[in-house]
Amino acid sequence: MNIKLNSRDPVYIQVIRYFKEQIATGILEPGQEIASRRELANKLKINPNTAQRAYKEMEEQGLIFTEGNLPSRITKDEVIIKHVREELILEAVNTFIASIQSINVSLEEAVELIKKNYHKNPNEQEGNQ
Amino acid sequence: MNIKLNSRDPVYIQVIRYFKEQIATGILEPGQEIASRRELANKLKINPNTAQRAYKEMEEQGLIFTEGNLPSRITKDEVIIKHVREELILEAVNTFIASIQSINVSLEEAVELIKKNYHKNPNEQEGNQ
DNA sequence: TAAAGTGTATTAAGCATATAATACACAACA
DNA sequence: TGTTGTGTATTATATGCTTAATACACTTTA
Repeated sequence: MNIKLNSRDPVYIQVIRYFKEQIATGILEPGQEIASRRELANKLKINPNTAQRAYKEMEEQGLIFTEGNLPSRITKDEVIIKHVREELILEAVNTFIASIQSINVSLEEAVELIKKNYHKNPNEQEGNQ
Repeated sequence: MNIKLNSRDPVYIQVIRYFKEQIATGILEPGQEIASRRELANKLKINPNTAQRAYKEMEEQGLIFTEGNLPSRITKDEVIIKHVREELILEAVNTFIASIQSINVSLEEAVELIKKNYHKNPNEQEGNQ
């Protein structure tokens, strides 16, 4: 469970994003059981209600499903899973392009920056006001 | 005044970011007068207190300064101005890299995506849940 | 001089988020 | 059979952000 919570964004949003990443990379497999609400809350030191809110929303989005009162599981719908990855990529690309265009960074400059920083250890990186 | 406010982030944060972009691109020049709190609030249809909060924070960060009760002005400190642009770029790059690495997108794939989407009309783009 | 426009400050209310503390029905299991 | 662990739900409280409504001191200007 390698998730860092920031204090900017709503916690339940960050939890959902974390699961989307795990699903997109295949770390969480179709049909796989996930932590219960209480278990997740314990691990992340968050409130069980917040965990419940995240799971409820993921259920509404079809990312997970629940049968009876068994622990929830990752969807088996491959279409949804594929869509999750594409959605995350598209969002990242669009956000990045909007950011650099707003300050007149050229395509060449942007590509150079990505190449230069891609292999850096994140701990060496600065930024994020 | 070309600023779109979303409902995700705090308004005063978005206002600060907007001014940083204007400063970074040189659209707002050193020493230039900016809209008064009330004027800005009117233009953006936000509360004067929110405008005041944004300006106060920008003043604390050295981005603007105020003499007497004249309209505030953009800082004349070129070091700060240069730093603003670098900060925005670094933040965009680091955020993007973190996002794509979290879903195992390769450097090559990432560069391709940037190249493919850079010249697209933003209105054609999708995403942003 | 009076009006209008500055920056600055205070108080109150509403909303979303997060936490806290419970509660209940159900199923597995020791 | 009772305990434990599921999902699910409700009520209350606190905090941050936003809006609203004022207020005051100071300049400029008509």
